[in-house]
Amino acid sequence: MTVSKTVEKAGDAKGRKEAPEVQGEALQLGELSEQLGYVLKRAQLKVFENFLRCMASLQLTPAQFSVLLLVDKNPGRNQTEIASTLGILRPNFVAMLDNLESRDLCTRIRSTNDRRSHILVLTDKGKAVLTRAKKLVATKHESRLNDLLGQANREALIVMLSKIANEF
Amino acid sequence: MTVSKTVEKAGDAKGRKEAPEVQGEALQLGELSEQLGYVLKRAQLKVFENFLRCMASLQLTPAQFSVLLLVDKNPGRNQTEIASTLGILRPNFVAMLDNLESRDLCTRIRSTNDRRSHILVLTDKGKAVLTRAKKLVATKHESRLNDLLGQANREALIVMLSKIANEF
DNA sequence: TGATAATTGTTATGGACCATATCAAATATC
DNA sequence: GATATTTGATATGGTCCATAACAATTATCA
Repeated sequence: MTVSKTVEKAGDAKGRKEAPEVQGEALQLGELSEQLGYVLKRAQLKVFENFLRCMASLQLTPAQFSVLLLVDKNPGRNQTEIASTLGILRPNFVAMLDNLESRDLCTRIRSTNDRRSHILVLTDKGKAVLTRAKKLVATKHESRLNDLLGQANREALIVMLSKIANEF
Repeated sequence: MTVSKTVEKAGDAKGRKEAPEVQGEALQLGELSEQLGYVLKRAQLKVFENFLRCMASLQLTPAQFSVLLLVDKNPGRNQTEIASTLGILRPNFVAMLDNLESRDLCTRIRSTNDRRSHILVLTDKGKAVLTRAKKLVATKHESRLNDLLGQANREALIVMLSKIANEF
């Protein structure tokens, strides 16, 4: 395909700025492809997209998976503790838990120490689902990074991203 | 919907599951800290946050900056072309352009070849703002990655993220 | 040629996610 | 015991993202 710069008609000059017009060719990303934020965002979207595909059978979003992981690793914690370490605001965590509880994956238990708070615990079904989810993530999701980058690079990537997340 | 209001008293375990209750200590992230999606998302949020701080004087979001960069690098393209290469849906691109145009950074020019389309061009002010923005990004934003990771690692990171964005 | 299809920018709209203010109940503080 | 703080929850608004639909224009092709 050939670039055809169109000569604009001379008659329509209303003091309008004339722009060179291009067709068909692929756009030049230019410096965009080296902008950290740009490439980071696009990578994140791709990874989430793939995560959702891998988890289609369990119907778990990345955020829901992180809640199950964290509750399982930290039994006996309340909503604010779990939510805040995940960067989720308490009001927004309510609907999330309603969802998980309605699917019998997680339970709110009123604490006997502090009857304001709700202790979070995974149900048996929740634990089973989490186990299956971990396997899916390992075999279908994370393994794909190894294929793409190699083991060493994959680990280096995680380390660098963690550093950015914690120290930037 | 109201849940059983405070009917249970302390001490009566009526078939209620008792959860071990913990207080005060920091939560264990566990496998979460090695989940690609988790660390990727948190890093992205931090980077965007820092970007906005650096650009406060110019009032440019990452998305707006990317539009200016792309229009500058590809003069004579129309809205759909610019939007699609940025992953922005055309309907959502309209308000974005309205904003940039109202600030006199970008202009829509009706094409004489195809009178359906609007050719996008940066205004003089838009070019000036972009130049200043690039400088701010380089000196205040991207440089921080070098300080944190080192030049070589920074480049390796961008390469890996691009690979994920394009091939995952 | 003329009828039909496709494209462009746009509007309207709904969903998902995020942030703030506010509330009642329970607890902490003084 | 009066006041302040914490916890879960509701209401609400903003932003981003996705789809449907429309008028104007252009492409297709019978």
